[in-house]
Amino acid sequence: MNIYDVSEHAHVSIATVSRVINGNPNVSEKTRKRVLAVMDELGYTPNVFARSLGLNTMKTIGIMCADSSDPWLAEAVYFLEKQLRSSGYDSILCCSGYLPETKKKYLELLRSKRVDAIILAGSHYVEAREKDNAYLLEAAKDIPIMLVNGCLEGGQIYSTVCDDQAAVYSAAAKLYQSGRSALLYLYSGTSYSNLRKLSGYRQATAAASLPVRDELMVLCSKDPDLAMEQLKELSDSGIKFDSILAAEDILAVGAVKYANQTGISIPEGLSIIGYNNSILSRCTTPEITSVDNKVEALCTTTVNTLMKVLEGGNVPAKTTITPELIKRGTTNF
Amino acid sequence: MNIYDVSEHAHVSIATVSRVINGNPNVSEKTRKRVLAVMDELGYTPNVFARSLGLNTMKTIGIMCADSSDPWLAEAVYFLEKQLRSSGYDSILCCSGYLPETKKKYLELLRSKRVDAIILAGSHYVEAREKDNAYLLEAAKDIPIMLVNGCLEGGQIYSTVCDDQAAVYSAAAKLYQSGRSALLYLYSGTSYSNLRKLSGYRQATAAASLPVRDELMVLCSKDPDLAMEQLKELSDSGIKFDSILAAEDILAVGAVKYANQTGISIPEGLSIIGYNNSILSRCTTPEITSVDNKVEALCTTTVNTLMKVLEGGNVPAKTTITPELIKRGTTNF
DNA sequence: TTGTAGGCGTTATCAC
DNA sequence: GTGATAACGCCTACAA
Repeated sequence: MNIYDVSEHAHVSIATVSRVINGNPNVSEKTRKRVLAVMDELGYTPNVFARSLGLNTMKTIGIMCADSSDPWLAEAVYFLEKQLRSSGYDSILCCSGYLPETKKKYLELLRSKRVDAIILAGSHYVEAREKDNAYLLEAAKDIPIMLVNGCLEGGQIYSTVCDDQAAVYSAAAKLYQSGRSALLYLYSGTSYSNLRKLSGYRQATAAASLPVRDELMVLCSKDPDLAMEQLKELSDSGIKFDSILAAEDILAVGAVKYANQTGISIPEGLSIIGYNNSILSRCTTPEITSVDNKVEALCTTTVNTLMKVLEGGNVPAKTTITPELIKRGTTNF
Repeated sequence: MNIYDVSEHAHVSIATVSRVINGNPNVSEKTRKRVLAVMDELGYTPNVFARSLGLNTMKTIGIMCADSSDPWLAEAVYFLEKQLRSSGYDSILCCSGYLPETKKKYLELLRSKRVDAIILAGSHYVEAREKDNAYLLEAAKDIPIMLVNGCLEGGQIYSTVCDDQAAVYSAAAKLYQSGRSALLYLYSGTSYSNLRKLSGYRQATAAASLPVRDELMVLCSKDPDLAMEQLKELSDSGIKFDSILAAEDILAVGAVKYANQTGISIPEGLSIIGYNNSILSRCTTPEITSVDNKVEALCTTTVNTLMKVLEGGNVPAKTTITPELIKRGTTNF
């Protein structure tokens, strides 16, 4: 069942069938109808492989993320796929894990599939050391590379980021303004995004004329129970804190559990702010005040930018989205 | 940069280059090395489009799910993609939503991309009315259709399911054995899987010589707060219950919130069991006893079965995985 | 408005 | 072991 079968049955040439398929206006209404009828009758579908070969594109975008089961990344993948599909593109998903070697390997793999562009979702793709990002710059020579919540400069690289630093700064400032003075900062990694957040915490602390103390910046487990235990140990070791700002909701969940288990009242005895405004922030009692970093807006913007790039339009290399603090029961402002 | 360039530089025919690419043994070691060297030097990568055209396959599987941001489905997509990739297949993701028309539309769309098979993740693809599944049977005439946690009989349809009915039965039975007599069942939909679960609840209740009461089977919102409000209303309206079995963890979270807000002790005043053993079950205080329905095993099995099918092997049309009850703080057994 | 023919880059079937 | 050559199914000048 191919274009020749259709052309025979409709008594036209394959060129005419092709024109009908592609909506070329140079076909008489009568012919078009006949061809369409035959295609319908025969249940004909154009062969995408042949089409791809001729056009040298499959209208497919590669979506890479470290782990699509991570709640934030799962949402990102969802919105990206949705937006891409509504723009007429398919999505090839590729979970690369967190290791630099596998990231690189999978990027090459996607490239070898001749996708039209690659979207890197999440802040795990920009490494601190410049040379570790060289492979991205190299790939961007051939196809557009889109970063979702990561930032890198280079040829065809386009970044859409949420201003994490400003968000953390503002959240920390709010806690200080509400009378807190010992703000514990919990984080879980050292990606670009994490470093920016940490920097926001430092700046807000300094701006509040408070000392930036190393023991108040804690690398914390992403398991709520382990996080809780860690906080107990911290407290037992004599470190005092009256508020917690977490780089991810899951860490804030650990903080709520810590307070609940040790009988500390929230928010009076301990104020807590999470990050991502995920479903996790609404599963605890009380619910967690959290920074919404606008996954949907990030993803929609990324795809829209990409579409402009693919159309040959001129677009900015970096777009910044403003996050928003969602107030719930773990803060008293 | 194509096979002709390589053949020229290596002073061989394109046939030989092709043989080298495909690991055909009928090439002398000397020639193979020379060709490989040239390919490396030229940075040659075979064109997948041309290859697909010739072989009539792209080694790509379509993964459909209703909503890849749903935690359970997100995990499923993750494990499926991982396992497929390790088997040498790409994954085209397609989020179909929950509406029958769009599910059908997207399945057709995937088919038109000539994927080698389609995996339907989640229990939302098998409708109660037989005629609503006709399109799946139709599609299964052309390519293998794999159901993850759904069950349907027909040509090339292969189902891998977790025995939800038995799991719910066993969980309910445990609650009754521990002395509970008014078990409220919360569910959130009427998919195949949901109906099976409900049936498990009914059976366990009957087996415990208790009346199966309609007012104790409640269709519940997936928002934890709305669920909590619903439970309050239920209680206010005079309905008594001493335990809750939820068809999804998120509903159980609502139950925990309800107890916490109304001062009911857990598990003494109210025992709660969730379903899915998701991260949500570990975010509340106390943590939620939950049924683990083995997403990873489900997905790995599905892909392994698919690989056998694609190799032409003989495989069972249905595989059942046994779930497991993970005991935590919301039950006292 | 329609048809013809060449090209896209492989794989596979023959010969040699 | 190697090479020529015909598919694979479509798109697109160019011709008519």
